[in-house]
Amino acid sequence: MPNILDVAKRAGVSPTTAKRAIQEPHLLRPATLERVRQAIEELGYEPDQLAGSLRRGRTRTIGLMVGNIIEPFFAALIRTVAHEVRAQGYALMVADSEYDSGIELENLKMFSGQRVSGLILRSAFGTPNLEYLKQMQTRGTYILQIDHFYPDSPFGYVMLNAQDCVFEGVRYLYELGHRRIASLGAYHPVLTPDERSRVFPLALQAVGLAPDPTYQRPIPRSEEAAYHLTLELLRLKEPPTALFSLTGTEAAGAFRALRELGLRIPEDVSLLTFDNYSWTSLVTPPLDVIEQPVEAMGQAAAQVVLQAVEEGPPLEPVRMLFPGRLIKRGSCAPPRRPI
Amino acid sequence: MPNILDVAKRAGVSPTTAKRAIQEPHLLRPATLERVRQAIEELGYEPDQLAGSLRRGRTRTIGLMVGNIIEPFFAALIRTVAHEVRAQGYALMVADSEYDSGIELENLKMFSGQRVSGLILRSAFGTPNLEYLKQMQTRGTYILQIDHFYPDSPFGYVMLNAQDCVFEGVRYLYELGHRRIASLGAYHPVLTPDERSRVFPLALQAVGLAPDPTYQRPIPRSEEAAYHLTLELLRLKEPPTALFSLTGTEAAGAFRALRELGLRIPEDVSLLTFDNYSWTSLVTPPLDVIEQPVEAMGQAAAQVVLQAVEEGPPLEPVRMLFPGRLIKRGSCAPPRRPI
DNA sequence: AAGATTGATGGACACGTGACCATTTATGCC
DNA sequence: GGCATAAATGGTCACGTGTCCATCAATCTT
Repeated sequence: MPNILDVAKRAGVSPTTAKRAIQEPHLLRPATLERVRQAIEELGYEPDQLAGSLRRGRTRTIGLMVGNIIEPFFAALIRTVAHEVRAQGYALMVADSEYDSGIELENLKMFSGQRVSGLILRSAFGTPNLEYLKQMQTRGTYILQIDHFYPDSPFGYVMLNAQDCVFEGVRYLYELGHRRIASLGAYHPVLTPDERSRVFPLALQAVGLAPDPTYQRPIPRSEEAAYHLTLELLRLKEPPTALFSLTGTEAAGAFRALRELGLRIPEDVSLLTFDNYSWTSLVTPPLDVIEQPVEAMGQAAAQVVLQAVEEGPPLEPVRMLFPGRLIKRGSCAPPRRPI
Repeated sequence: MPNILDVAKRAGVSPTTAKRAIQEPHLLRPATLERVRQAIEELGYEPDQLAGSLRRGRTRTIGLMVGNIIEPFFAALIRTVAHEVRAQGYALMVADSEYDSGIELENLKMFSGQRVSGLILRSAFGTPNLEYLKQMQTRGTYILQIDHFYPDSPFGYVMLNAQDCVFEGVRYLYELGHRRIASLGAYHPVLTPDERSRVFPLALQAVGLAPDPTYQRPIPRSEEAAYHLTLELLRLKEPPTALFSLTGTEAAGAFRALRELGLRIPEDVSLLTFDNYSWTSLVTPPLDVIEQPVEAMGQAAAQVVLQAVEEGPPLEPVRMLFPGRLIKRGSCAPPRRPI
């Protein structure tokens, strides 16, 4: 693999001059520049980012860790971030925590060993790796949370305005006449300490409903778990008349369960979900969804991190909230027997 | 950021000894080992992979470039590969070519600059970057193609046995009585030089059918394009009675178009598609699919690349074919008016 | 007990680059 | 034409590690 010394030798200049042909070409005489450029061309020289990073004390690498790559929300996020990051000459390292803080820690160590300059993190559930993250930050890695943040987070975050969305969703169902509304999955300080499930009972109270404790069952954020929970909820003596799925992944499980139970949407049960996934408009009936501006969030996150890495962290910690958008397609309707 | 010298100093040993505590602990006296370990613990030392890679002449980094991260096939692939790779202490760099060979080249250059040791590539369409890839290989990057390979590829590949799958799919539709079968998208040497569309006419011939030229229209592999193509095909004077979608992404477009046209599946049109995406079993009717063993392929690819990187490339280029599985759910049935 | 062998530990250097400072060459000015 | 100034170019070293070889201590052999 040719290096800058080979280029310099072939062009008959010093290594310093050769390097300038790449980084500060305006400092070179056109003739010299041309000679170096030709040498680079002939040798197929490409700067070694490793050596450069080592010397510079800073890599051109960003880490992105999500909960589950297969969820379209995260897939879209990765894609957007990968795009933004590459446009600035950075590389993107990707990891998947499976929402498990143990796996998360292992991946953090890997990122740390690779000396990523910035980290975009969708934190896992379980015991937070706060200490480790703080240490990474102390050592110069800029850390930005996305989609979820620790209470009193010392890091910036880019988030959906979950509170507004949940309130709007609940109000929507309430105004259709629903009084027995269940969310798929309830708040749990360790298992699922996410904002959406935390806020859901408050949203019920805001419209004057008392949260039904029999509906409040924490589950992992998976299609499978949502499937089973839906079966359970609708076999209760007083089943909910409307389901509010807090993630698109869970909506698939709920939909599957409702079909198996022979329940019609929206005649028997209304279904509302977060995430405007492609399939939600293909099923019968198409689902009412709360769409997240994924691309905008991904772009924002990437730009914040890149700027922090290049020009130093912002004085004020970044706190960005993005609005969701309720799209009505017909999976929510007044309950058959309003109470 | 503490380095191995700091560790050595704190433990009162030489840097060499300190390093051995990490890499060859059996060479150290237990007492020494313990002292070094404690120093590592206290300082929170983590080896710098950059410096190590530079000295070693080989990184612990694998590059993965796919056509479109958002397609669940690729998302699953990334997830599996990320998992395998991390288990061996490697980091994964991910890029998305958008199936565009220009973007692919840019990403390849980034990977090359980062000195990835191995590369798993779902090559883009358009002018292949063969020269550049060969150069990367010459310089020590092990390259493995996945899901698609160049004719006479100088690289190993991990693939679905597309030929068998297409033949089986066509035979299935034929035996149901279909004589007017269209694939979504036809072979095109530059736009879509993929094996599935190349083989499709041969599969028709194998059951004694003559490929209908009016059906053969190359399209990009997108939901949007498939949507429009489906509209066009079914407005022909002699529309196909069965559609064979060559990717799961395109199936979504076809499904949408059929619904808009008010055509019932399978009564009016049969629909068969590659990829057992989650939504295909949620729609009405659930779709007949040809499932790819994505996890197995991802694992195989990762293991091949990691082994090649650690122990040198295999003598024989890797050529792995994985079988698909036809799952019948009810979206294919005999045509109403068999010809 | 002296040499031979093994077990532990240490020292020097190179990987390719970027930062910094030094030096040479061209240009402007009177 | 000589000097000041700007424009171009060059030289040296450190980033943190892994490799290679050297050294020193401990144990074994006869």
